[in-house]
Amino acid sequence: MGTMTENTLAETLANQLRRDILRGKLAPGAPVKERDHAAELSVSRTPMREAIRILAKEGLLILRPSRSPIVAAPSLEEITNAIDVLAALEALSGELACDRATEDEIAEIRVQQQRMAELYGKIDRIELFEMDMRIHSLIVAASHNPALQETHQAYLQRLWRARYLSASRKDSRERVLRQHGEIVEALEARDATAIKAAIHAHLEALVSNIREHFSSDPQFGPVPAWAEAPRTDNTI
Amino acid sequence: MGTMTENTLAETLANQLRRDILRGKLAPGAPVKERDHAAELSVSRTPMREAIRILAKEGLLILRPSRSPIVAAPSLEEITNAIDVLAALEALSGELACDRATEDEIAEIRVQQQRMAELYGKIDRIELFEMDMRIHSLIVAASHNPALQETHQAYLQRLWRARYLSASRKDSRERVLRQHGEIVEALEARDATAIKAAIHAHLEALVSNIREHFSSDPQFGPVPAWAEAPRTDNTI
DNA sequence: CAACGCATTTTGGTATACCAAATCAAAAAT
DNA sequence: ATTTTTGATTTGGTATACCAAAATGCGTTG
Repeated sequence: MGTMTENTLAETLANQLRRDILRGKLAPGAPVKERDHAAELSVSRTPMREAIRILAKEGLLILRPSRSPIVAAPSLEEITNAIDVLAALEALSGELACDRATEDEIAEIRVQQQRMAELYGKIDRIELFEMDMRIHSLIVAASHNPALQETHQAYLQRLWRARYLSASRKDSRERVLRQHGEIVEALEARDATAIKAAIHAHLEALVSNIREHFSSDPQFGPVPAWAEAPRTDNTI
Repeated sequence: MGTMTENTLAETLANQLRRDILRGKLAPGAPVKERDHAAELSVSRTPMREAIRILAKEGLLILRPSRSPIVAAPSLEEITNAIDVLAALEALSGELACDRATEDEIAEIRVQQQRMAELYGKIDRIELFEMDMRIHSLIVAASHNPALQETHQAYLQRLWRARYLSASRKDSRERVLRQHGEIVEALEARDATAIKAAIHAHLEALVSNIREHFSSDPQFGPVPAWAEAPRTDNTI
């Protein structure tokens, strides 16, 4: 991970497809025909096929036998299920981080959290959203458990769209800030119980936020064009 | 072969490769050259390549740029890390199962656990081991969270080899039985706190068991030939 | 007009051929 | 004898061609 040296064409295609999906350029439910997409980008079917498989494993595409893969259109229930898992992963991360994180790592997390608090209101929601994700990822990284980090990253991807839409609610942003503060404080105190509680609270708020969205717009329309490409250090 | 018709050649190859890896026919660290393996099985490189990617995503193979993929040889630390995640996933499963499992599901789990207790000593360790896995999977299934189930299954795969070797310790088997009993009792009482504790205890015992193995044989030699092919309803 | 059936087409699955980067080894230069 | 260079070979990455199953649409038939 880390730098973005895209080695193989398939990875490049996967990243590009992922962006298109997450940004809503490819609407949920839309078919992704490997032939057409490959032709459109002037590549052969082979790497495109591989890219599709990658995204399928990530849960962004649904593969069905002898039929075009389609962009996943997770129901509220599926999103909630995924968040439940995400919460468990982050809670474990927090717990582990409490006794494995270095002082430097904790300091860096605090810095990021403070930067987010300062810039709140001065930057657009997309940047704010990315800072949010970055803080979560940093906490997971502080767990010093690569497997956990990898799985967490996968769930973050899968939930990117839902989280993004939630982040655009103005009223939710203040709450996010406060809850991040609680999490970081617990980490600084290396209080495993407190950090687990804080993380669960944070993500349960996310669930209820998304639930509201669903009641108004059950399908989650495409992301407006002004939303620029996300960048998480990683794949996206 | 299995209960379900294997749809694509790539899946078949992936399953076969997985068996060979888990049974130790392909030793940890061994290279898996897509050309040779494809030729050996009289298939083309394309599906073999795809199979390799599948197993890589599962963590059983390690892909390195411009070099043969090799069979993963997880260190004790990596195994421990994976078990930490597994424990979190199962703890969540237990918690969810406590208020979502149907009475039938709980009854079925109890049946399996009792069957395992009865047959203990009468069947070989491989069958016993499979029953162990089945019970764990049933609990996860009772969480009614497909994403959780999928991720859990992936970790179970990744840890199959380590768990298998641990299961062959005679002294550990009685403990497993008792701990399973505790887990099922907690589930029957729908006591989330108790089931989480029981699951964590169970898996921490697994860690210490594996740790002992490692101190005597750091590389985990191949599985003896008499070990027949595992069968989990699923992929293996 | 509806239902069935056959042919066309679309789509994914598989095989094969070609290419470029990396490796290894042998030979040449110092 | 050691190092360097270079060419042969191995290996993964990509493109393309072919195949079979499934969907689709149209025409026939009741």
